[in-house]
Amino acid sequence: MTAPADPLIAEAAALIGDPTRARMLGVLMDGRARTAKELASLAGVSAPTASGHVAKMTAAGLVSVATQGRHRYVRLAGAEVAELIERLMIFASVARPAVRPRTPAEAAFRKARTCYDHLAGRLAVELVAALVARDLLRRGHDGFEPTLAGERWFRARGVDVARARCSPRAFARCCLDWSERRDHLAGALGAALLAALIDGGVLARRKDERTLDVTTIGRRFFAEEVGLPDLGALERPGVLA
Amino acid sequence: MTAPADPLIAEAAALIGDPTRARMLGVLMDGRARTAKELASLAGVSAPTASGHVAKMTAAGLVSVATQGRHRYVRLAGAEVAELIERLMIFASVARPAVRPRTPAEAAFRKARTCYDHLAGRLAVELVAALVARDLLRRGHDGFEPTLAGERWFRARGVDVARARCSPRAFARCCLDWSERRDHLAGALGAALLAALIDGGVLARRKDERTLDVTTIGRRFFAEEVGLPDLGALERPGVLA
DNA sequence: CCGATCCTTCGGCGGCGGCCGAAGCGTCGC
DNA sequence: GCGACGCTTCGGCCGCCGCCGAAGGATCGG
Repeated sequence: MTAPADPLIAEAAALIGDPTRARMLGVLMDGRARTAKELASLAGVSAPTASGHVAKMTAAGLVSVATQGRHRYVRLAGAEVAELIERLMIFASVARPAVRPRTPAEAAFRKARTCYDHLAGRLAVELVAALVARDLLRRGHDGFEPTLAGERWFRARGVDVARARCSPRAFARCCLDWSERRDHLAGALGAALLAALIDGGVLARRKDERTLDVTTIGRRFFAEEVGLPDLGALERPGVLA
Repeated sequence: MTAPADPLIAEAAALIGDPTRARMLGVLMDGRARTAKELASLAGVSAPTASGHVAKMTAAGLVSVATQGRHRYVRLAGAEVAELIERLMIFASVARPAVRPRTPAEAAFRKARTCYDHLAGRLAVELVAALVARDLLRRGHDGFEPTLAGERWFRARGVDVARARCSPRAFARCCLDWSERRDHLAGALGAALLAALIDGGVLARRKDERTLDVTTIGRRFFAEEVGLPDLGALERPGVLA
């Protein structure tokens, strides 16, 4: 037998393979829910067209829809979808090494962005490395596991570790970073951490984008509480000390 | 800006999204090189059709082609492709939980198979777990790292650890297993281990399939040298002790 | 050399699917 | 209630792409 799921993977891939749907999924990769109309305009198609796409993607389990009044909010169906799309980006960057010059927007995107509901980019990778170096986080059975000191560190920053731990989804998975090719923190703990960082004014979302900005508060935070003093260096290629 | 690579991921996904190409890629997931004609017959299409598909996938970097005399051997372009397809299988199994009864063929496939050039399936994740439990393998910076005793263990089984380490590709990555949702050993070390196990008669490939069979030699090997006595249990769902 | 084998290119056919405008349905605000 | 708004369904158009058979290199065996 060949792989048992061949037709299924073809179906999913074909859905992602349409440029318009790919654009929609790219928009949804920030983890936010969008109304069908927003998606239509962000993807550059008419409302009926977008509606059809959403219906197909819903049926296939790529996105989920929540009806609220006369609005229908669309979001990625789950972490598996986000990881799948991240994989596609990784493949694309390997298959077609970027020739074009790196724009400032792309540099910022590589530095810090959301990956579904957690932090990604060089900042995310360096953050994990720093936590591991301080023995606040360890690589465990599957994914990560905070140490006792680490649990305190997370709690002090407003992350409800206990709540994350009993979440139905994986607690602290590792997720391969598209731009860095190194693991960052995903799972319930990763999501809670990103929420806390945004809530604490450390990171700021942009409208309609996945890119995240480090605030003034954030620069102090990463310098003093994580040990990453020179965030500017994160935008430049190369290995950080 | 939306994700910078949206059109690129759409292109790759669209290629995988064709059922015939998906079937071809599924065949190639065993890591073996196939002639165009073999691919055509395994995918159930005529030679010209297969040729066109191969040309497109080559241009996109999904497969690579090596000309040898009048044969053209097609293989997956690299580990990124295999990991991408594995992700698609993971998504598919989450989105459409298998309703159909589990066939013997599928049970064997879940138990042991190739994932591109390394071992996957329940046997693979249990093998990694056993090596970690014996402190022969540890989770490291990115992926795995054998301990000193582990290096000896690998070498004694015919794995050239030093050679794998200076291979251009990643040394010992972790790769998320489709059926088990746990990591198994990939990268140059994983590839070398699979090669050594097949060479040593522990595992046997099937013709035209990814499924691997554990030989009589293999049952002794896993019982005595790994500490997995009851391989039959691997075919049954549930957690092994 | 000459047939056999492998593979490709070409031309033409057919169908799937994305796209839009118009029209229909449900929900909210006044 | 009655518009306004968000969304969906419907119908029709159009282009893309997968498919095959036939024909044209390319390479091997004798």
